[in-house]
Amino acid sequence: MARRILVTSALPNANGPIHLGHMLEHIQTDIWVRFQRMRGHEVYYVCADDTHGTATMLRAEQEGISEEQLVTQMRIDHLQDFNGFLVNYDNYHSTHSEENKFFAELIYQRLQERDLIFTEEVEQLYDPDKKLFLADRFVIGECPRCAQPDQYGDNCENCSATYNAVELKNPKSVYSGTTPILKKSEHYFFDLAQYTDFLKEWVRTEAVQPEIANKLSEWLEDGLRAWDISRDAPYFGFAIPGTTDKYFYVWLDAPIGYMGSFKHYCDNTNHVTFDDFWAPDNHTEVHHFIGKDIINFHALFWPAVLDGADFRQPTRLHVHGFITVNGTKMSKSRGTFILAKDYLSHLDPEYLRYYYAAKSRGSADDIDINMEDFVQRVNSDLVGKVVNIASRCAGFITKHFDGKLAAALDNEKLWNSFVTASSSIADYYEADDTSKAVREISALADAANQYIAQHEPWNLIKDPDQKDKVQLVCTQAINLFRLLVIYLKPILPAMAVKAETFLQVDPLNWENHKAPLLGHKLAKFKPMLTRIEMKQVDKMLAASAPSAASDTVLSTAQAQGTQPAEQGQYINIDDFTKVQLKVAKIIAAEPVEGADKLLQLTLDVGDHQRQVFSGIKQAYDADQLVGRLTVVVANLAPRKMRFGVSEGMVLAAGPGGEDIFLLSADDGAVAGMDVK
RNA sequence: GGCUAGGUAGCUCAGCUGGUUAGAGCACAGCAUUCAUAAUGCUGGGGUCGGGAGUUCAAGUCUCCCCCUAGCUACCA
Repeated sequence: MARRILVTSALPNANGPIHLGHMLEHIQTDIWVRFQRMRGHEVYYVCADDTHGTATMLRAEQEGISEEQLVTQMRIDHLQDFNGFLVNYDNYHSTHSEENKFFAELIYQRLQERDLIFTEEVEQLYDPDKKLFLADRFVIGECPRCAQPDQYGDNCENCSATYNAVELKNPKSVYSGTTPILKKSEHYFFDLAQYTDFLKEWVRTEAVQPEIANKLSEWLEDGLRAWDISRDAPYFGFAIPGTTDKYFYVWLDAPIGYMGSFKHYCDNTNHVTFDDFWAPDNHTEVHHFIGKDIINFHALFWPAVLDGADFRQPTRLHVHGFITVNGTKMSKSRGTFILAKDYLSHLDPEYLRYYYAAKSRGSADDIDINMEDFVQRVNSDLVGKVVNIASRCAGFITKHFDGKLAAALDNEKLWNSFVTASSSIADYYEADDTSKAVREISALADAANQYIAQHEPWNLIKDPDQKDKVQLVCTQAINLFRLLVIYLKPILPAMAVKAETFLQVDPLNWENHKAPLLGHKLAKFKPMLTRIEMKQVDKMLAASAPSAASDTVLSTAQAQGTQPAEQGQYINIDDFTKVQLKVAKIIAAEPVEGADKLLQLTLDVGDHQRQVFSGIKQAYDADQLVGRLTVVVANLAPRKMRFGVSEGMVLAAGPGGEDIFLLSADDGAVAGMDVK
């Protein structure tokens, strides 16, 4: 019976370009979707850009355009990159859309009706200089209980008291150093705690991989707290109904974007009903492909919000890990932060699709792109083994048999073993374990090549009596090739089209593996895939080095409520002069009790002394530092650390651990001199 | 540091509830072959399964400790 399936990939953020990390997820999703379609199921695949939040505002401001302009352009760029990798959405929408607004408001309203929303008027500290509310960690002051100075806004390190930031004495804004004023702000909360038992149960269903469930247990065991779903104006997003200056937090409306995109698709195509997929208690399926960095949003908040708003639960979360390149994190300086468009201008998208498929095991483990392995693997598996089967037999059929296959197979048993393999290969696809699928297909390709080698058609053809045998052998081999193409088609759709052209057949579906192609006329063979040369890879890496700008793992940054550092390629002199560097003399240094890496330094910066913590203990003994001159960032905002407040940062080079090298000033410099 | 995952041949990885001499592909070496996009076939070398201790008749597979890697978090300001 045909299943009815709605599939999503996580929504890429609208403030940065698509890179190979995004591509892993979207390629995995697309492969799964194509597989399900080949099997005859009814599948809808939707995605959208995630557009809201402060990151978008900052980026738009930086570019000197409106948020709407930014979001519109980014969506076009993103879609172009995804299409370049043959990712085939039914709809790619935007969270800044009418549909999304509708559902965000509807869900909010239903949550309200169920008493799952409450507001709390919080007196928050507000930086009148920067015109923004200060989260707890951006305020420091004296502990209201024990008067310990320089404590963060949530609790005291000295006496363990917990309190509200407004209770701090002598509070200071970490941003501007000005004294914050009290300002009332009403916040809207989703009462997640009511869902603790519900989620404990849900997390242990088949919807979530066990290792992910383990990770989620951390949150669940700690006890769930209410989720703050509002942000104060100014904010790029949807206003909360009934308010003028409150907006939905971006992570509230982001997953709703799945619904918004699907609704847009339903309205524009008129052959599928929204409620069939989102109303509770139906027999359709909803699958979300996501990265492990956003599991809390999809496995805790999202199911709870859906239930609270009377929508169905996701059927399954398909969680994947991150991409590393040559064993390390994608890095702009190493040129391994590879943008989708840079890959596409140098290499065939199907190489990457195949490589990702070969390494995806349906787990949340990270996947490494080892460039050498990538080249070898694609060349030997795809070109050397699979395509080669057709290539080495096609000539005989064309030359000696007018392009026509024999009317029967040469070896039914071998054929049957290929047919039988379809079931385990299908199981692997279903479970996202394309690695095993690829391995099994590869083994079949080996068997096909062995078969050809055994029969040596190039020798048989010399004997006129054996001519028929040649046709049988090549018919057999090309039929085996055809099955391999069927099995690989979800991964390599473009190659499959070329193979269909060669075979002169309609688009292949999974069902076609059951019957061989006999007495059929073939087209002339043309190469379907060419080998990768390392040169192309090197060029791509070279191109990646300078082009990488902005955007890293934005979803993570948002999850933490922080802003990612936006980095243009250059800064101007004004930017640089914002950083106040001074020569400092270390007049005291001592290890911090209980800290493995920290030294507490007392610095003479000319007109005064200050205390700085520095993570250089493994590289320097405290004693050898006293008396040294070094360089300190003098206007860095004070930072509350566990052992006290650090009033600046000393500069050092090196990867860390024992390899840290403190900067020093040549003789003649004195403490307090500006460095410029 | 805490939590969640990993550490198996040069590389990428399989090894289920413990059970014969630890496997595959790629790479490498030798041979064969020339139909094929320098593709293919056969044979071979190569691992004390991160380290140590323990449980067991038997451990890559279970327990404990330690080391290393990744992610999150934290004292990386």
